[in-house]
Amino acid sequence: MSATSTEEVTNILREHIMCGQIHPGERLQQERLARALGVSRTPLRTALANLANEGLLQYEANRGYTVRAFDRKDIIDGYAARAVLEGLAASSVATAGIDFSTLEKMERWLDIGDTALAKGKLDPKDIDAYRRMNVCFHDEIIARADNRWISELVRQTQLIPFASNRMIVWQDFDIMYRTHDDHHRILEALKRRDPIRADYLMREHVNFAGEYLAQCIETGRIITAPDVSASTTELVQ
Amino acid sequence: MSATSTEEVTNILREHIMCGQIHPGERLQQERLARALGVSRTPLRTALANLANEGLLQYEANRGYTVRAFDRKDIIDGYAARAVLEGLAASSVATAGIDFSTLEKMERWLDIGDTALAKGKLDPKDIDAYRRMNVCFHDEIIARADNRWISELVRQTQLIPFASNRMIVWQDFDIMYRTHDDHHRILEALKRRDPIRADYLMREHVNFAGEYLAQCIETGRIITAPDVSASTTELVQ
DNA sequence: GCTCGTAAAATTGTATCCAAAAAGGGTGTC
DNA sequence: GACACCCTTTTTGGATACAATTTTACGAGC
Repeated sequence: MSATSTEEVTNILREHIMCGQIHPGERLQQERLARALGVSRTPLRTALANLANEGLLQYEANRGYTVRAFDRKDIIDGYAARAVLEGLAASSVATAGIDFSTLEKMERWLDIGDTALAKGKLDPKDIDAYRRMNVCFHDEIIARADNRWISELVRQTQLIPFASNRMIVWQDFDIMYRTHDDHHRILEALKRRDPIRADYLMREHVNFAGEYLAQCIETGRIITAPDVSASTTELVQ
Repeated sequence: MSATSTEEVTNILREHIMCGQIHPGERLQQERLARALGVSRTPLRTALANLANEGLLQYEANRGYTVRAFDRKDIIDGYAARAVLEGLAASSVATAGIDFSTLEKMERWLDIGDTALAKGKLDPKDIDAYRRMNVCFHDEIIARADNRWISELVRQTQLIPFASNRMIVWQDFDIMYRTHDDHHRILEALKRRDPIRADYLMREHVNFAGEYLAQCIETGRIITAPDVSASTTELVQ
């Protein structure tokens, strides 16, 4: 793929920030960063502007960009917003109904979690498969809701370093068990075309994840997915 | 205020697009636009990138920026997303409780609508005051919810040309009457600290506005606020 | 010793210039 | 006459140069 430098730089920087390789509060000096990335300041500045618009960076006129810091409240609040949006998505899908092939696909996804949990303990490679499955499950519902605002707004709430379901790994068997049971119930509600139940199940599901995550962060029990944090070069010395 | 050219250009262009002075689908040629605005292409390009991130423009690599077109579904969907977010805001405020001075302030705002509606017909200058009051009312609840995601995400859903409550003028007495009754009920729910009622009242209030607006657009009954569309110079010839 | 002011250095914002890609036009061929 | 190909023009992306603002450092004054 031959994208523009701006896009490349945007993606690289986003990943670095999401993985915490550039620390919150840190100032991003343009010339230094541009040199480190092997581009001029022009595409870098566009990339910085993009990331500031996404909420990952903070911008102050004539004072440059700094990495935004997220505290416990930000994470809880983000999940709260995401909860109502994904609840709306689930409720929309339940109302519209879900076609058979999609249903079958999602049931196969749930099987992944079932077999992993059937072992009675958490296998590392199962965990990663579960994480990817979880992302697919949520994304599928959001996509089926067919509301571009939901997709876009949920995407934004995921742009918190260490706080995305794309990165976080469930380490606690009981939590994963409970969470996966939610998945089953949500799909059941979609199947039965029960928008109210789909809504409150999804809301609770997401809110619970937020609470759990915030707790994990406070106790320092955070593990990120290996394939996300990998393949990144060092930018700051 | 001596902001940067980039910020000025961003604001000017946003206003032009929101007011429909630059038509959907229209391509924004950088050099021409830069000349029209009296700046070089550099700040203009940053401004375009910002607006694309906000969702007002569409960007394609090496092919430039075009004004995004919004159809009926986009508007309904945007209001649906905004509805659950503002519902969450209202519910949060109801849960946390609302202090006396804020309550008093909001009740004074509602008086504005009451006196306007007491006349039994819609006076043009009352309408504008009502529009501003309505914005304040919603913004206040969002601000009191103290969740930066809600503020930011709701702001984004407002970025649809001709579809923001900041621009739209209620022309129908009955609609305004019903809408303002919602305001009273919502404030009552906040006062009584009833988050569930606050939530569903606000959701219905916003969803209804979306439905009504979409209907108005289809029948061509759209009037924008005078102070928003004014004070803008022509950019395209 | 501290504060304030001023000047130098560093950093960001803007303008201009060059390169690359896309759009437009014309000619040739089938 | 229609389509394809190539060349020119236009437009966008990126690099560099310059201007404006902020930060920092130093010294005078209290």
